[in-house]
Amino acid sequence: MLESVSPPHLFAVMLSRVHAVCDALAAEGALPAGIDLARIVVEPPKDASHGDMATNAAMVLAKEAKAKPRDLAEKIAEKLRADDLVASVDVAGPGFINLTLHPKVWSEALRTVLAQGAGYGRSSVGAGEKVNVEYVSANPTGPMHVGHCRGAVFGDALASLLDFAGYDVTREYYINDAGAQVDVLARSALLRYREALGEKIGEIPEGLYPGDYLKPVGEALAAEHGDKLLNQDEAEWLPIARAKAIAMMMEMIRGDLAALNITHEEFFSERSLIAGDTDRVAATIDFLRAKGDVYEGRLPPPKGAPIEDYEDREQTLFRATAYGDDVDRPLLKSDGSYTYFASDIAYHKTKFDRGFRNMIDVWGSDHGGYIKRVQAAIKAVTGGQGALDVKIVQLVKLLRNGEPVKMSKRSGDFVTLREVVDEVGSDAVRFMMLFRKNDAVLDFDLAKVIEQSKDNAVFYVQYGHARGHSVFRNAREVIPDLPDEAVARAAFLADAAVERLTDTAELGLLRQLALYPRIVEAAALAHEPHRIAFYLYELASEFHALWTRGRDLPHLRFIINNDAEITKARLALVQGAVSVLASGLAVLGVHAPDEMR
RNA sequence: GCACCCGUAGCUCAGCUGGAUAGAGCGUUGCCCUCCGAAGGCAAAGGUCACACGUUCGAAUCGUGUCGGGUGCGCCA
Repeated sequence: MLESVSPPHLFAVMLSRVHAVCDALAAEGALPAGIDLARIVVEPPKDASHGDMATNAAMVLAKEAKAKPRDLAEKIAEKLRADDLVASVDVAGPGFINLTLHPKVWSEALRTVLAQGAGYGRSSVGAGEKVNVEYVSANPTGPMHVGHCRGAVFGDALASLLDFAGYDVTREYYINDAGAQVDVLARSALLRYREALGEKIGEIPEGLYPGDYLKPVGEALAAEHGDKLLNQDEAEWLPIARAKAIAMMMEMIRGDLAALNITHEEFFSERSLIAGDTDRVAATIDFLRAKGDVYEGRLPPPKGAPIEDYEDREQTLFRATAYGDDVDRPLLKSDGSYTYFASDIAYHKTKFDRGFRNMIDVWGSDHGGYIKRVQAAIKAVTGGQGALDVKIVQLVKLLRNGEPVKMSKRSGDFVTLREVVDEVGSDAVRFMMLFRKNDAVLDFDLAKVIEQSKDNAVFYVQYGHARGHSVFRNAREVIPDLPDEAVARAAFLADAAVERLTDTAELGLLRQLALYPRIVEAAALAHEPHRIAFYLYELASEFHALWTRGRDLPHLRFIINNDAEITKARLALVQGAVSVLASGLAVLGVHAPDEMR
């Protein structure tokens, strides 16, 4: 069994104790030796009245132990009663073992939150393993538009989450700078170059990029090359214009991403696969051919929409069907150049060659049909050693007060990511993009996400954090030397009499805080950052509920003027809540403001 | 035709990888501010988890099939 390196959280601790009990029972002969304990879980019970934790151990083991679940549960329960963390144990339903923990466990849990601060919740399940997260990878032919931003935010948050869970994460952007569309970009840029030299260019011809964002590229080319390019053949000027345009587009895209608080460590150029002295695409195809995974053959015509000028011909195919795909896939176009897929195989091979066994790609939903072939290729190219998880992000429907935001069909006139971020802020964009499972369609209402009400989850969670700080500001009347800075404040509160926190709403908040590390691990393993967002919403809800109780029941207020001890204990609880809210928001890349204005 | 994703309260969605009586927000109904913690809180009503078989102690969750919605289907990226 793997032992976690980081200080194990409560549920992990209890799980290992249940394991120990089972080992003891096995030693006594009450369980078969070497029985598989892997399916045992310790989780919060659905109904809080059942206790603090529940385990399914007896039900999972009953069959192999040839015992009735409830009988076995009694045996396990008997031993768990001796555990010093446990106040009481009972067996319920079909064989659940319900545990009520000793109250000191919760005080101890809060002290842990304070002591670990920003590190609380950090996990080592990743065990330092390298993982490559590739996201955005938008074509360098223009600014980012709204369609890109969900994948961008999702990938970024997933990368942060994996980092927090102990993986060695690389955030990567694949620049599609080798296809026909960057040649179109180059021609579009040349037109702007001629414009910059004073020529009247009129309407942008069909098939070229019309956007004004290419004007600076034209001006830069004019400044660098004067009118020299005008007399050159396309073969000469195109690579120059293309390189300049791509560089400037990537600069713009980086700026757009920065506005969303997104950065990548690695920008990998598709062109670099074939540009150097070795053609890595050719090398990859040779590699596969040597394994017998590439052959010349014919493909049956596709069954979907009929293709104009379909030509049945022999082509170079990757044997994807040998690795789980539905049909074999072409590697060369009819003009002899590589298909995008061929480059993609080579690209993913470089990830493996760079030491990544774990790869995650974030794609838009329109690329869903592409998953199997890339996974097949990775199996082939890594000998089954590399694993790719593809996360599909669904469409975002952009709304304003429930009405769809109209987007013009005319290319070049789309809603840019920058416009949306400028209007509602990166926090609202990021949180709302993550407040939904990635594979579900998402409505994004520009009016609602800046509303300051409970309808708006971003506000609700951030407000929780701000309210906490409002308590600290007001608390100085009772505790004048409460430090302003988080670490100092947590240290100051570390010796608070937290065992005095006994109200059900207080305990509810404590339980919620204790849950955080478990949520982080589960979210990281499932590659689902939205779980953090939902957890934070629940945590904020617990905190707001506790706050409001103080209105009806003044003795439950955080600040009690004539009792510095209980005030300090409650401030410790608030500090715990604030700390975890800040931590979770940081994982999502959303600011945790000290006050809402 | 095939592949993948989705189908849970009137609406928008969670459901911790198979657990107990399926949850939350909005909306509806009813409460809680003469002042100090209402950008909030409490409570009620609301369900054939699309449907049918199957797997097992146990299924919204896994398998098969059907229906409905979305996406994609040599030489675009």
